[in-house]
Amino acid sequence: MAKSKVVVAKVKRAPRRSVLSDEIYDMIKAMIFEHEIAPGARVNIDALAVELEVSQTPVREALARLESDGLIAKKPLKGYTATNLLSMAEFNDLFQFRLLIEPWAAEQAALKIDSTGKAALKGEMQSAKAALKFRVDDQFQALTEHDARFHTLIAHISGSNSVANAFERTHCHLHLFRLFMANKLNLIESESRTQFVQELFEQYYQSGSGQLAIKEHDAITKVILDQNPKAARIAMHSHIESSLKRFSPSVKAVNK
Amino acid sequence: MAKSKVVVAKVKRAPRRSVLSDEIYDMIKAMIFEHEIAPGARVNIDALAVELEVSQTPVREALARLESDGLIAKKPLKGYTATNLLSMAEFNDLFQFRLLIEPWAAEQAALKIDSTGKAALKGEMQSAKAALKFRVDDQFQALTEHDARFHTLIAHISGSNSVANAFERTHCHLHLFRLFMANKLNLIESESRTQFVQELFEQYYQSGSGQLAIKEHDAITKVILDQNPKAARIAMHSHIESSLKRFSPSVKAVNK
DNA sequence: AGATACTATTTCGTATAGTATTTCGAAAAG
DNA sequence: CTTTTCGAAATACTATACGAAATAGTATCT
Repeated sequence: MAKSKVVVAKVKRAPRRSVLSDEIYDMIKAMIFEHEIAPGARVNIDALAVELEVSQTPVREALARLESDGLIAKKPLKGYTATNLLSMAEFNDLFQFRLLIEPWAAEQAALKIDSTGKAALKGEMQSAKAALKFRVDDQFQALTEHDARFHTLIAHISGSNSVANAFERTHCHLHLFRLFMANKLNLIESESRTQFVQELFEQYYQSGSGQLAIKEHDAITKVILDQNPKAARIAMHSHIESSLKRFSPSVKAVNK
Repeated sequence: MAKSKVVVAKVKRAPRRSVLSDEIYDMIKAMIFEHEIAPGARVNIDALAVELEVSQTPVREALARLESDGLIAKKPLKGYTATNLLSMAEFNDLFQFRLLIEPWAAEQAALKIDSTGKAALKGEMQSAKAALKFRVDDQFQALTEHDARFHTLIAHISGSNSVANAFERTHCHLHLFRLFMANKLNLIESESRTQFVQELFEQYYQSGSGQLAIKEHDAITKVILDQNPKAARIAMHSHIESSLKRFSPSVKAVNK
């Protein structure tokens, strides 16, 4: 009798595919991504451990890494808090940095790309077009994720680990998505601002910013596949600048 | 009476400057820096906790952060290992990255520096000259630390957090120092290579590479203080290239 | 000899207890 | 009525012991 119980317990126990603390890391990051942990909110280790149904140990490790990523801030003896949304200055700074490294990465990618890289790039652009078929909300998330993968991919194709790491650690897409979510949440909460925020909302989607971004990705992809470094650099530069312009209103709205 | 007691208690109460896990983080980093944890060596949490006379909890947090920093690698269910010394390719890649961001940082620093920044820069150059008075071994460490502070300082004066963070996370000075230490340890261990390594050793010190580096820092400092952006960019660029040349033989020796 | 089973080691996670520090509200003082 | 002081609860941090799971090495059996 006791034996069968043990067996049940063993079957029930999921065959771990990876280390728990890594999964927890991803989960917490996702929670930040989706505002389940709001910007600036305090993060109670105890509560989080209970919620995720694990002990504190993996949560602590995950939070330590997230702090290193700049996604969570730690104040000694006071606890962890999710970082705030990007201020206008931080936003500009972030894009300035991207302008510094990404055009270079695109240039290098055009120089060094091989057949594997070409296939990956084509594949990513395929998936982007699928994303455009989604409804508004999901579309934004899908496009954001495509965007993240696209830029990361180019950084890797550039062959420079330093650049790829530096780019990934900006977590720029996470920050941008949070800004969008903040806008959306404002829309729900305060009726007074409905008009304005709705405007932003419409502006972004109905004006086809998504399509535009993908068009720019297409252009970048084309010149990289053609192995035209100079054109790749220029295309990436203008894409980031246009992306900056697309997001600026959202940032302003949130920081108003 | 009660009052005086309270006062005493308050005075006695040491407002802990940090938490244990932060100190442990620094300690482990220092151990990597000084080859107390050799490149590629396995890191046993248990043993480390015993050695540092703390429990596993803070050690785990520290290692999680160090992994995020790229100073320690983690293999699920196999444990942590210190990262290897830079390969030639990684070394070149690292300096390529520095060439990408640091000249820009110097340019911005020249544009934006204020009186506080000027004072800090002057102060740092003062301390550099003091470092030259040390004996060979200590001198290298002192110079490395000065170099780290100098470049970090300029990154911060540039006003760009993204760039400053990206630079700091390369941990380039730690990597360079480890390369040097590896050479030195080789020198002690294998007599067969003494000739060659000794040569490198002499070359670096007796040829006054330290003085040269500081001269270049001086040049950079001068043009930044003069608020001459273009000159700052150029000076930083050539400094990094000359630094690359200075270190190249060491990297080759280690990777031979 | 080669496959299998056992054992030892190590990593990873849990549970829990205890200390240190902050927070917050109420009582006391001004 | 405002400010200060005090104390209790909440929370962060550390220590410790144990157990489950995977890896690696060794022995056993066919």
